[in-house]
Amino acid sequence: VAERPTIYDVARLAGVTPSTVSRALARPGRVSAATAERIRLVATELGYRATPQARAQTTTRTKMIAFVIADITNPFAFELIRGAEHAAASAGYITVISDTQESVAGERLRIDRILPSVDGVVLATSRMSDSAIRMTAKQRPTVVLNRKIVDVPSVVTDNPRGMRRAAEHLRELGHRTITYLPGPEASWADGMRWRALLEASHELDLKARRIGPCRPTVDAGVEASQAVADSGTTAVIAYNDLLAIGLIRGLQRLGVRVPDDVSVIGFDDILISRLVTPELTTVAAPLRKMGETAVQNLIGYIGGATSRTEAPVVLPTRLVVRASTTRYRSPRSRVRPPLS
Amino acid sequence: VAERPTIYDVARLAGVTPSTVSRALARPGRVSAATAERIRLVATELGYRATPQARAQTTTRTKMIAFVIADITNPFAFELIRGAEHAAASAGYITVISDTQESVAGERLRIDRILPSVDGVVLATSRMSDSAIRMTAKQRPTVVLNRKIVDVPSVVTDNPRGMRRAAEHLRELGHRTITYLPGPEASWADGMRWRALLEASHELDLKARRIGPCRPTVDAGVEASQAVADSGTTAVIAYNDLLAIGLIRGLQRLGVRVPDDVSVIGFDDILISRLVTPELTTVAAPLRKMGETAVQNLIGYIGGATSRTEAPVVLPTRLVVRASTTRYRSPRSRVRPPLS
DNA sequence: TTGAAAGCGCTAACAG
DNA sequence: CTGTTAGCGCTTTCAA
Repeated sequence: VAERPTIYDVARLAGVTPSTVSRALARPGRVSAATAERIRLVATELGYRATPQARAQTTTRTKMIAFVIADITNPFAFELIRGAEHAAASAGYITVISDTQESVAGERLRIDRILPSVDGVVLATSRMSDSAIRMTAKQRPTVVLNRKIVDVPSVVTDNPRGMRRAAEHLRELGHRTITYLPGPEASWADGMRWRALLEASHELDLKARRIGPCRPTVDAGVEASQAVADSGTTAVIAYNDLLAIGLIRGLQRLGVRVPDDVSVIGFDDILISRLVTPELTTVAAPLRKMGETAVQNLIGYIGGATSRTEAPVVLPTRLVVRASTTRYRSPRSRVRPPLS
Repeated sequence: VAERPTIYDVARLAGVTPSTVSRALARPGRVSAATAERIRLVATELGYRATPQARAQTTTRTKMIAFVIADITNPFAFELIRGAEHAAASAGYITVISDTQESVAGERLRIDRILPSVDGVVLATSRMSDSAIRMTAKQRPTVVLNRKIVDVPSVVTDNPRGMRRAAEHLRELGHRTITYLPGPEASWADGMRWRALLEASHELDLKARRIGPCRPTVDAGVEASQAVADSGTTAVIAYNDLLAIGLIRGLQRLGVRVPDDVSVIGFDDILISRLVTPELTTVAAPLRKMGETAVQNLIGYIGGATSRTEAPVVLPTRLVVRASTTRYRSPRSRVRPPLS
């Protein structure tokens, strides 16, 4: 309702032209010290700050970056965001976050709307097609998180290694068959993980199977628990922690004990995983670092930097053994409540 | 790097002037059906979409709203965001989220940068001063969540009622002294809750005391647990669920059983509260609804609507009794591990 | 129904 | 060092 001061207001009060004001504020060196000082005074007096969006029209520099994520509800997003935010802040950028709610159309829409006012974009867990992403990448510097796309810089975690460690862990505990509880089919990481499990199983002489796909949520985990229980498996690796936690809850309700009857491993190591009972064994991703790295690289590209042909940055994972996995015991009869 | 099509491109290809294109896309009625159709065709063909930020220069209508939150890491934020997002979407708006990381300066900065490209702002859990918020409210329609400010529309929950219910619940269980574990001092809700507890205690003939303040995090809850254990209290109400959960963890580690030795109640009813052991008794806030209401009202104001003098919208809370509270038993000697 | 012109707030290129 | 000019992409008068 009230007007914010424009560069013209400042110019008038400082007795100079707008261009001088602009210079004084952006490149102080190119203006006489006295004038610059006077302008700065008037500016702070009026509370003037350049409108980044108007500025962007000519410079494409808003000092803002967009962080687009499919599901902000996933705690997985937290650390990512915090990392991004941190890296952005230390470079003088601010981050705007957009939640696409797992919708491709929504993602497109939001990106379109936001793009013009940011200098670059981090696409975390994008659900768009590779070509759509490349499209975006042509309009503004773009970094993709958790996914590999030709010609678009990306940051991923070492899924194969993580899955391998998880499988080894279960094998050491005596398990011989592993069930994978997959995430959404559109997820790049999901494909990677399943493939990695197949390979690891082969090399370690394990049997792998899958029950799914599932949405990457607690509820979906609960829903999947019946099928998992029925399958008589003794070890499951879930697409992510949320799913794993849901599964554990579901199993417990069915009278299946975790880890005594079934060992469960998740992916990500989100905060909650340390809070549930039993505490979750999980393949920890360096979430925060991922966010940071993505933004640092992005800002590099914005700063005119390097070629886009670079290989993806691969960040290491780490198996965190907690209480949801234990030694194999041959399946025993399990108490199950009557179906409701 | 590549250029997105401008209105000029569309105009040229459609054989009309930019102004006609603009009209055709915004107010189709004011353009001949044939021309409009042709323009629309070219536009979709080219994938043209008006740059909201450029448009905003003349209209102040970007169909975007900003959702500013102090700590996106708090699961409390989720449902709020989802609610907001939902209400925004159904009105054709998109939401950009900004995490201020509990910093006043950060909040100012972000708001300043983002304001010019949005039609309105929801300030959730703002840490800024009332006057600073009023300032913002003068520049763009603003709705405040979880806080009351004269002349600024707001949406709050019925803290007094919720606290009252919590106190009643504990009283019914036989507790006579209640310890409040406060949140950040800058939090408006915290003040409300403590005051409400004092009142309720008075009326219900309970003793109330407080140990704090604390950051509203799990870690802070863990840290507070020693003091709580030492105090010998049998019932505590925490500022929010995160704090409550941390407290429970901490107490458990100290050998204090929850709820057997100490009953704990939280605020908010975030997702995790159902996932921890014991499941948390909590004062549930209609988080989603809050987000929705805030945005609906905001959009109302954007649409030129009502006077700002309205009283805050107060949404009801609800006590959700789960497993972290139980009947009072006189304190017994508690096992404590030696100090490390 | 359509075009021409002016301007939103800001910056950059080009004189002085 | 500073002013002038032009223009970013879009919309909105004002005429035609």
